[in-house]
Amino acid sequence: MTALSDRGREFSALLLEVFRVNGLLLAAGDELAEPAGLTSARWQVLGVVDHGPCTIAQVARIMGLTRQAVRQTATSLVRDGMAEFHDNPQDLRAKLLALTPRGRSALRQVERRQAAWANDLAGRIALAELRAVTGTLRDLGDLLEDR
Amino acid sequence: MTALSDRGREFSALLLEVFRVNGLLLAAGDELAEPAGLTSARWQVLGVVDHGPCTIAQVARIMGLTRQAVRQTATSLVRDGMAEFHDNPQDLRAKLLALTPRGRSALRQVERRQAAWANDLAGRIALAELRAVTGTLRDLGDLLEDR
DNA sequence: GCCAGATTGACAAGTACCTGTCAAAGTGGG
DNA sequence: CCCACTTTGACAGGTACTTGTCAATCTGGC
Repeated sequence: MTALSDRGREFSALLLEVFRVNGLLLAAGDELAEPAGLTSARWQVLGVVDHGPCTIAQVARIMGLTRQAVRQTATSLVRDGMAEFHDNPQDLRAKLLALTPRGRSALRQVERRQAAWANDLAGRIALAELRAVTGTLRDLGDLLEDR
Repeated sequence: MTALSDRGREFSALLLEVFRVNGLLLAAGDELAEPAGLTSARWQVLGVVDHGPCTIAQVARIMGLTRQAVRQTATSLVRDGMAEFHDNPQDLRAKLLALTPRGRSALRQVERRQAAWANDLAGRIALAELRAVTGTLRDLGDLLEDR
C-alpha cells in the first residue's frame, strides 16, 4: 500500500487550492463578461480575433483548444451578431472569423471591466508574493507537461 | 479607458498559470483514473461514498457541486456496477449511494496510483515553496470569495 | 394533526469542452 | 499532372458541469 508522504499531503493541499481558485476565477470571468452579453469562452475568442481575422483552426491553436470547441463558440458569436465569417482568398474551406462593430464594443466593455478588476485584486497581494506564486506554478506546470 | 497596471499585468500572468496548471492537473487525474475504468469526477464521488453511504444531495454539498451534477455521475457509476443505491429508512426519497466491491477495488487502485504520483511530484518542489504557494492561493481564493 | 416551507430526486435544456469520422480543399514529390 | 499526405470545417456522440422547474417527501410551528 503506497501512502501519501508529508510532502505528498502538502502537495495535495496545493491541488485543492488550484481547483478552488480556478473555479472562482472562471466564475469571476463570467461575471465580468455577462453585462456585455458574453461568457468567458466567447470573450476569449473575440480577444483573439481582435488582433486580426483568423480561421477557426488558427484560433484553436492560439487558445490551445480543439477546432470543434472554437467552432461551437464562433457559431454562437455569429448567431448573436458579435462576429461574422468572411471569405478567405487563401483557402476556400477556411473562412475568416472577424469582429462586427457590436462584437468589438462588447469586447472593449469587458476589457475595461477586467482591467479594473485585475488592478484592484492585484493591489491586495504583495508583488513579491505574486511573482513567487506565478514562478512556482510555472515550474509545476512544466513538471506536469514533461511526463 | 482603464488600462492594466504593472501589478495588474503580474496578476494576469498568475491567472494564466492557474488555468494552465488546472488543465494539466485535470488531465493527470484522468490519466491516473483511467486504468481503473474511472474519470476524475467518478473517482471523486467514489471517494466521498467510501467514508460511508450517503445521498446525492449530501455528496453534492461535500463536493461543492449541484445535485444534478452528482446525480449524473452517480447514475453512470451505478450503470457500471461501481456503486449502488440502497433504501434509506430515514428518507423515502433520498436513497443512499454505496460502493460495490468492484467500485471499492477501483477506488483503491486509483488511490495507490495517485499517492505515488503526488509523492513523486511533491519531491521535486521545495517544501517551503509548496507551502508558500498554497498560502497565497488560499488568500487569493478568500479575496475572490469575498465579493 | 395539519399546513407552510424546505429538501430531494428527476427531467429538460444549455454551456463548454472532448474524441472520432468524413469529405473537400490545399500542398509537395516524382 | 497526378497521387499521397495534411489541413480544414462539419457532424455525431460523449463528459462534466450549469440553471430552472416539478412533484413527492420530510420538518417544524401552531
